[in-house]
Amino acid sequence: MAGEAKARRLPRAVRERQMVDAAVRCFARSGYQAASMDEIAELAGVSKPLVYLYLGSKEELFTTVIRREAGALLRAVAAGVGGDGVPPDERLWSGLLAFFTYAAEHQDSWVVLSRQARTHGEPFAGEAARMREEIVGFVAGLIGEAAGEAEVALGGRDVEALAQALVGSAESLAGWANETSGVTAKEAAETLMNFAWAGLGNLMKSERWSPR
Amino acid sequence: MAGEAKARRLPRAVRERQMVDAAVRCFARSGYQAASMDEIAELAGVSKPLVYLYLGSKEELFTTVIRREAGALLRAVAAGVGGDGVPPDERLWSGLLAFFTYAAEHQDSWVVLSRQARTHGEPFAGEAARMREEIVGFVAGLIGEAAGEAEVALGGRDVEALAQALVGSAESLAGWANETSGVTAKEAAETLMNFAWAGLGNLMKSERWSPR
Amino acid sequence: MAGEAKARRLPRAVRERQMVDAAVRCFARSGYQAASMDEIAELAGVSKPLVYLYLGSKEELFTTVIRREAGALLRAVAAGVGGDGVPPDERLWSGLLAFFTYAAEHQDSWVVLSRQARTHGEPFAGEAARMREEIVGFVAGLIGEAAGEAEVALGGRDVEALAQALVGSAESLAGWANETSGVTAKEAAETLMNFAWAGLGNLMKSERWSPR
Amino acid sequence: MAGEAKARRLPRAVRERQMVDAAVRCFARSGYQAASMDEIAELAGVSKPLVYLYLGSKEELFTTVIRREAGALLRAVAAGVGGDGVPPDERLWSGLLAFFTYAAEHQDSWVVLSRQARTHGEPFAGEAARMREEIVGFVAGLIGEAAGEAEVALGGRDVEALAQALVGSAESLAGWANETSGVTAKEAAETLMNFAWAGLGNLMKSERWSPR
DNA sequence: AATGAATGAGCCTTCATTCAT
DNA sequence: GATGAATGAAGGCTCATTCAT
Repeated sequence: MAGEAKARRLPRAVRERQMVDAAVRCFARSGYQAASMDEIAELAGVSKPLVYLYLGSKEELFTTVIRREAGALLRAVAAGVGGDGVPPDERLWSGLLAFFTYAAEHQDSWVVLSRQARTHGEPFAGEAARMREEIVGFVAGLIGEAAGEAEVALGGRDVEALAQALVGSAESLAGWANETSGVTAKEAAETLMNFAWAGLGNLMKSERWSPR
Repeated sequence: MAGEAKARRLPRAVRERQMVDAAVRCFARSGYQAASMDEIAELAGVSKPLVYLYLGSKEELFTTVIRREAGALLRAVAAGVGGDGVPPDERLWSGLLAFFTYAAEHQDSWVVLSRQARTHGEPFAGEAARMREEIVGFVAGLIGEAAGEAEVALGGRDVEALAQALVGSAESLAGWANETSGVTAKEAAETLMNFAWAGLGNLMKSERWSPR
Repeated sequence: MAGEAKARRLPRAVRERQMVDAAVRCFARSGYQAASMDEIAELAGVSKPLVYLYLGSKEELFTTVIRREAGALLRAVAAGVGGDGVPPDERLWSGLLAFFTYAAEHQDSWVVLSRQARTHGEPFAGEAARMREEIVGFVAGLIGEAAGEAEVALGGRDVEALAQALVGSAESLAGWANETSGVTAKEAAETLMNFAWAGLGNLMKSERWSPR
Repeated sequence: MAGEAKARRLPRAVRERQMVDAAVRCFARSGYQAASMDEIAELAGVSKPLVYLYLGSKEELFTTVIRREAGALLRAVAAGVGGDGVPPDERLWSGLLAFFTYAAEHQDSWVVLSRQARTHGEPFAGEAARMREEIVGFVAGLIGEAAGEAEVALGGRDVEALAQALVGSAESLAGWANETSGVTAKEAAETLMNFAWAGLGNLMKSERWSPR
């Protein structure tokens, strides 16, 4: 009578996790539209109505996915950046390391956050933008801090623009590292520190490059 | 009597342009899947069968769009980068300026190339990747050239990684500039030159940042 | 209260039968191309997606129809032809009777097998050809057997040709009987036995017709 | 200025023939529905509107095709059957020979008449039925004549049924001969004469087969 | 807690057919 | 005599979503 391999009647929290895990994978592989609820339910090992019962709708499910993964990424980066009492370059370094590590160890999650969520309109793009802004905020904080220490005057928009540039290069390197065999998170972080911090270091000494 | 007298019976080349223009707009706004052929035909001011007659299928249409827009962007950037006889930092500067100008003046095109094409699987992602690699190649060439002049030894993978970082920051800044009112292409290019070239400048002096 | 209370939520097997039944009717009346899936679904009393869910595609559905009906016809004829120990003319007679009875009682099925399946290209024609070859094989077997008993030498190709002729006349008579009121299966079978067996009988006596 | 390979400005009759020829081929290969007007126009080497200008509509075109080919087949068979003063078996022989020869030499025509026209509903089936009835009429006439000579009483329905059987076996043998390499029209006609006339001969001698 | 059965709505695609030159 | 340009209409297929158990 018993003995069925498939575990049934699991507690709701466990089932939900399975479903959201499956959804992350499917959305990462196929994209929001191409991923079907059938596919997700099958990968989660449950029937489709159960997905609807627990997660609402496809849109709600994707939103749930984005929120959960964004939270995980933010927590990882925040832990890497650490708190006060540490010089900003050290904190940037460990933040980048945490970021590249997350992107490498949770590739589906990273694909969903960096591509799918930003490409499929509202409300997903907004959700992803909110997360990205938090990360840009971290970086902007560090840049502002460093500028303060170096007693260099940087406008808010300048800081914002530099943070956008740094975050963009991190995103690009993360994708490249994930697609290129043999590139570790540490190497990616080192490249970016060399590229960015050294450049920022010059900025701090008011050595600016200018056209002509 | 005159006015918008809905021009009919246009030559094929004109109609095709109208359709591809409409497709660029629709794919940029809605993405590949969400954009409907009805929508595109209506925006182009023709019936759906004509779109199929001239452009084949939705997939072929999207491919055509990507190729056309990628070609335009590449030509713009290549013209900006220019030829030999000019120092690499000058060439990077004018290349970036051309790039940010293109991204600002053809926002739909840029959205299609930077987001939609990369997010909707093969064969589109491959098409977009090919274009991006050309741009990365431009940048890598400039970095390699600069390293040569400064007599600094940089491994191929280092150059590639730095180019990926620089291109990523350009992409990020382009998106930010397009979403943020009052940021011009020139400002974006200046920010990036400060961020990147100054950093690269230090690298050329072998002043590397290292962990701990 | 009772009456045609549109039965809903039927088990899959029942629904599938209803659909295939409806498909037989539609394909017989309109042909493969002209029959629409909407039409079939409506006649089956279900929605179109259910047809696709259970039967796959129009092509698969038509193949399913052909296979099911061919199987039924073959079983009927095989039962009629019977086994050894009975003289070949008796077996031909009861086989023909079974055939004309089937064609009269399942006219849609017969139309699908004899016309639609053979007229709409591969893979349907092949499926129908396979069935027809089995029937031709039955007949060829009987003819060969009779030739053996009569100690007449008939080449394999002669037997095949005679079987083709006999099967063709049966097909023709079946169509004519179905279109002509008052012609029973028994009469059709008698006509054919008179036409064919008597002629074959002469052949057994080596009385061949020859020109001039 | 001149010199274009494609002959243009042909007289209407020639153009029409080209189109109907092309239509015969297309309808034979693809069937009525699957054959497209584009395909036919292209094979005829003209533009689509010209087909409509000359032949009306797809339905009219198919009807034209059936009528033209049916006429050709009937003329061939009628010429074969010949007139009075010749014994009925000789006339059947030469009629069958003419028929098998036509079917072998105009295979597309034969496919259209025997399959496509009969399978695609009204008004085509009626057109094809009319032609077939004429052929059945020829055969019925010969059978009736032979019965008269032999002073055997055959009911009208019996004659009709026998004619249907004979025509069906001819159709079947024609298809088989066309698909089987090495079977000539003469061989097919001989097989059928042996199969049919010998049997009918017995009938003439009032030797009937009966069950049990 | 969980699912088999079922559908409304929409999209891609094709084709016969016509218009204006 | 002949055609490039253009479309209304319809059909195959899929998918998110719900009902009844």
